[in-house]
Amino acid sequence: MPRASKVQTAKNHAAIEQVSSRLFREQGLRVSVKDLMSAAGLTHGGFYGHFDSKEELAAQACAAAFTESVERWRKRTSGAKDRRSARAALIEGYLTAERRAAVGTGCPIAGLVIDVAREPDGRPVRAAFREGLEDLIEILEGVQPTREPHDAHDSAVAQMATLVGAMVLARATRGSELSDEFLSAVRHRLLGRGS
Amino acid sequence: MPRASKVQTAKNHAAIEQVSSRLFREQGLRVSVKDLMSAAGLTHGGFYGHFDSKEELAAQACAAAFTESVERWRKRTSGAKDRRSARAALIEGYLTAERRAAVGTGCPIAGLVIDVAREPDGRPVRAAFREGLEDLIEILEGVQPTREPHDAHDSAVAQMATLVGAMVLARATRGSELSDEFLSAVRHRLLGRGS
DNA sequence: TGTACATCAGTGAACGCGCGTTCACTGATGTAC
DNA sequence: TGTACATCAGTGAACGCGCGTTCACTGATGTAC
Repeated sequence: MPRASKVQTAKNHAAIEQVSSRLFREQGLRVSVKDLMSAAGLTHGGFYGHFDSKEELAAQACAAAFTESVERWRKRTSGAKDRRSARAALIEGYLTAERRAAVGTGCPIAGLVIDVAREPDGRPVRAAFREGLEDLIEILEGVQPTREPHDAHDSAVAQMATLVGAMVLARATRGSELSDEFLSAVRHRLLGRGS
Repeated sequence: MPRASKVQTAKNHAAIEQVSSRLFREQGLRVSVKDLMSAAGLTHGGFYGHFDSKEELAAQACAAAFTESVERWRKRTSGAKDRRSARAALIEGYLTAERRAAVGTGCPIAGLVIDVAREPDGRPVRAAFREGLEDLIEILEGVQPTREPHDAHDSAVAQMATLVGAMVLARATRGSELSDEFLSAVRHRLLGRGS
């Protein structure tokens, strides 16, 4: 069925980006163009009508995943009555067995961090990742107990490392006792005291 | 030059395992058999004389990488005069720019955690990873300030998450200011207070 | 110690397969009248 | 509003290439005498 309508074409474009954002997180940046297009209900040949290259799509899908995450984080903090409970809401929302299982719709940092680390300098997906990461750190910074701003930034950076580390380790050890411990031990450490 | 001597064969076997341990950490488990064998100075066809499959090699190379790490961690703590300074030596030794750059000879957790997370259940590399990780956590547990044993274990698990998270994030953002912040902020958080 | 020969570590071509990307083609969409 | 036709989104075969694995072959190593 050749020549889709403009509306259908726009839907297809959005579908490619959406499934890519999911499949890249699940399987890494090496998912094949054929798999991405199949998941979007299309054949692989049409891909280059929508994107210049797989690399370009990777950057856009990564950015889209972060946009989702930023919205989810903002939603979680918006209902909280103060910074402390907003911070607790973020941490408790992040470190759950459900999020551990939801790789494709979960945190793009935990899904892609090593893939991005392995990408050569200058690849567009690296910039998209860093910008998204900075946005999430900024949200975390905004819910730190008030101290010096520099201190709040450092706390947010360290907490981000802890959250992401716990999630990737919980996933790598999935099925074992240790996996649950990464979630619970970190939750207790981060929430038990001030930092 | 066919039919290598027994001594040479043993050297070749060790070389394949050693370069694999490095290249898997650098490039992930998808490095090709040809690249591994080339790096060991051999041609790809001989691979199956040494290992049943690439998967089997992955498990053995992963285990070897953890053995290296365990030795390095033990060496770092052996010179310390008490638990507090042993713990500081581990953390300061881990969170450096040199270790961030040394992916192939660095921490196998930071190198492989997402690759392992993506492997299907039951793959031998998953067990090798979990066992190595447990060994490192045990070392970290042994240098916690004395409290209840359960508390020391939880602290070690949480610190492992923080260290690994900081390293993978520092690598993913390499070249930016944020990358250095992951190392320094986490170092300060972990060493500034008791936990 | 010297000779004859079986063993087998390593080679490189080949297997079927999948990769990212290109391109001639199709035919419904969108437009000009 | 109806007709004629140019446009172009999507298809699927094809490009050169690399993958994990197999296998017939080679010839130095190791062994039996």
